[in-house]
This record gives sequence, structure tokens and C-alpha cells, in this order.
Amino acid sequence: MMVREKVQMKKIDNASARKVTFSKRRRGLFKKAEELSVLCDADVAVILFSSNGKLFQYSSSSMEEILERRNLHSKNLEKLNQPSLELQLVEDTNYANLSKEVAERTLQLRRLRGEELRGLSIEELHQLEKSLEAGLSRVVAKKGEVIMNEIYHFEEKEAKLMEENDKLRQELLLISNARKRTIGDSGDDGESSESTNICNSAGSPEDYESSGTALKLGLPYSGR
Amino acid sequence: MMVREKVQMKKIDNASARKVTFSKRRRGLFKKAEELSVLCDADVAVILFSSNGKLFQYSSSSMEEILERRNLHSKNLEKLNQPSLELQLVEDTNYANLSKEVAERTLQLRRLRGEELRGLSIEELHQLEKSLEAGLSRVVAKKGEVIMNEIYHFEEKEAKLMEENDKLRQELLLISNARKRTIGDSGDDGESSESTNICNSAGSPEDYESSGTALKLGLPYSGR
DNA sequence: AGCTATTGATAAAA
DNA sequence: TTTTTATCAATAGCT
Repeated sequence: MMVREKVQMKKIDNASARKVTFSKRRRGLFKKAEELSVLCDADVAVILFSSNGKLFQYSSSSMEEILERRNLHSKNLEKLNQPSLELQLVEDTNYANLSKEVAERTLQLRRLRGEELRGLSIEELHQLEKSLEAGLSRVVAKKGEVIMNEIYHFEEKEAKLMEENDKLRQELLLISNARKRTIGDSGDDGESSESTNICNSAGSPEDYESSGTALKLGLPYSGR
Repeated sequence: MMVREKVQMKKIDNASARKVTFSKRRRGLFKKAEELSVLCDADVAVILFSSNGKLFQYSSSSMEEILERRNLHSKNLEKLNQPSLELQLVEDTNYANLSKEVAERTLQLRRLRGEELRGLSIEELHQLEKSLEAGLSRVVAKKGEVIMNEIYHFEEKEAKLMEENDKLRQELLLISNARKRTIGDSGDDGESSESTNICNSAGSPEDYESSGTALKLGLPYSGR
């Protein structure tokens, strides 16, 4: 084996070597992340995009949870930056707030699930109902949006395929027309017109028009 | 130096040793992340929480940007609808767990409100919708129950008041009847019958019967 | 995808 | 915490 050189900290030029290194080091990074989480009882998330834009990720627990938790911390840090008061007080406040928030959210969740409704007034129940209806309508709307999006993609695909189909049928018609003409015109010298007609897309105007109309009548569809 | 042992993949018992290892490996992980990003032209983000709940993060470019990109990219088939309806009362009051719970509940709440629906699949949205419908139906049922209860109390009160009303009217009738009789019977000696008649509730049988009938006809109501 | 020489990471100790 | 050093772990370059 040749002498292994110290790796230069710059982008690897050779694309395939870069890809291999990416795979190896990606696994190494994820392994290190997992080790850290196990050995030190930490929560770890690693997100990475390859140069081609492919996503890879590792998380020691739920990725969404970790990201949400990070958001929360960022907010707390913002709070911390604004009033540069005594740090300890802020820490205590953070803890107290957190604990309060857990309790608050827990109760809210249970109420939204209809589990803990004791002691609520009619007015409060009515508010809860309205809140649920609003959430439901948003979720339903989003679902509709996602579904319509999916359908749109299908329609696009369908349209493309039909268009392709259309063209192929036209070509076939041209071929068969050409063939009929060749057979009908008896005193013609032996020219293999079929292959030239396939490759030559400029047919006679009448032929093109009629075949197009026939196809349209035969396969009607509404484009978007 | 003593023989360095192969590191066991489990949580380090010694707290201070764990802390030191955390620091070292954290730096190592970040370094690996940076190397990967430079060598392979990748975008990398690492987020980690120590066991004390402290946040550390590295990103090769803008963290927010990477996370946003991930949101767009990820087709999350992750847990969302895991009915963690059992909101376990967690004993451990440490900050990390608390923070974790807040994050989880916050995300759930936002989804129930229809605020954070990005990246959810049709199936997940459908589950969310069903969950909302179930909660809504429970809330509506509870509201109906509370309202019916309230109405029942009103009815009870109303019945009592009417009964009282009834009695008072009867007494008034007795008084006016007695007064008429006193005026109609001319050869009566001068006795102040008004005051005694008010206090004396025992009238003649005929009087009582007739007055009762009149009141029933005048004020009909259906009791429960 | 495997294989090693070599660099790199880090546990323990200071 | 950081440094040192002996050791283990990762991986670059080759098949």
C-alpha cells in the first residue's frame, strides 16, 4: 500500500471518491452521534444533505421532538438575552415556566380530546367546541389540499401519457395511410416508403389533419 | 499509564467522567460534522441536548435554513398519532424531561389546532381529523349534558316557585271569599273577621275545592 | 463491497 | 478545564 496522506480539509475533487467518502463518513458520524447519546445520556439529532440534495438524518429519539425542543430553547435564549438580569433567577423562572407549560398543555390536550371536561362552564365548553371545529376545518382543508395536489400530479402524468399516446397513434396512422397508398398506386417503382415515413414527420397536410380529428373524436379528454 | 479498555456502549456511571466524555465527544462530533461538510460539500446540522437539558448545536450553514429544508424534504411517516392519551404523571422533575414533554405537547397542540401540518401524509392528516372529530363529539356531548342539567335545575326551581305561588293565591282567594261572605251576611255582629281569617287557614270544604279548580284552569303547566 | 496501513479520536491521568 | 500519552477507532487508498 502507498503511503496514506493526511487528508486536506477541502472539497474532494474526484466525484466518485467524494461519494465513497461521504458514505463512509456519514456512517461514522451517525455512529459517533449514537455513541454520544448512549454514553452520556444525551439527545442527539444529525441532519445532513449530500451535495446532490439527498437528505439523511439520525436522531437518538424522535426527530420532531428534538427539533421542537430546540425551538423552545431558542425562545428561552431570546428571553435570556433581552433582560440581562441575574442568571439564577432566569434559570428558576425557566424551570417554573416549563413546569407550568407542561401542566397547561397537558390540560389543554386532555380537554381537546374531551377527556377532562369537569367543571367547565357552558361558555367554556362552547369555546372549546369552536376551537375544535376550527382545528378540524384546517386539518380537513389541508388534507384536501394534499389530496388535490396528489390528484393534480396524477392528472399531469395522465395528460402526458395521453399526449404521447396521441403522437404514437398519429405516427401509426401515417404509416398505415402511406402503406395503403403504396398498395393502391400499382405502377410505382419499388421504394421502401414505410421507413422514410416513420422518420420523416412532415406528412401531407390532408393526412395530418384527418388523422388528428379522428383521434380527437375517438379519445376526448379535458385538459386542465 | 494503565491499559486503556475498550469502551462499553452504555451510560457512563461516574457523573464527572460522563461530563468530561460528553465535552470531548461533543467537540469530536462537531469536528467530524464539519469535515464531512467540507470534504463532501454537504450541508450538516447537529443538535444535541446534554442530560442536564443544555442545548448544543453545530451547522455548516444556517441552522434555520437546514431545518426548513428538512421540513420541505421529509415525508414524515413519524409518530404523531401515537395515542399517547395516557398522559403519564412523570415522577422525574428534571429539566430535560420537562423540556421534552413541553416540546411533545406543544407539537401535538399545534397540530390539533391545525397550525403545524407541514410534512404530514394524507393518512396522518386523516388520523388527526378523526381524533379531532372524536374530541369534538365528546365536548359537544358534555355541553349538551351540562345544558340539560342546567335546564333541569331551572325547571325544578320554576316548579317550586309555582307551587309557592299557588299556595299564596289560594290564601288570597280564601281571604277575598271570606270578605265577600262577611259583607253579604248583613245581620252579623261587629267582629273584626279580617285579621282572624288571614291567620286561620281552615276554610270551608266548598270554598277550598272551588278555588283550587279555578287556579288549575287559569295556570296550566306540565310538570316533569 | 472488503481490506489494512495510517491518521485521528479519546480514556485515563495529571 | 485543558494537556498529555497510550491506546482504540475511523477511514483513505486500493482491490
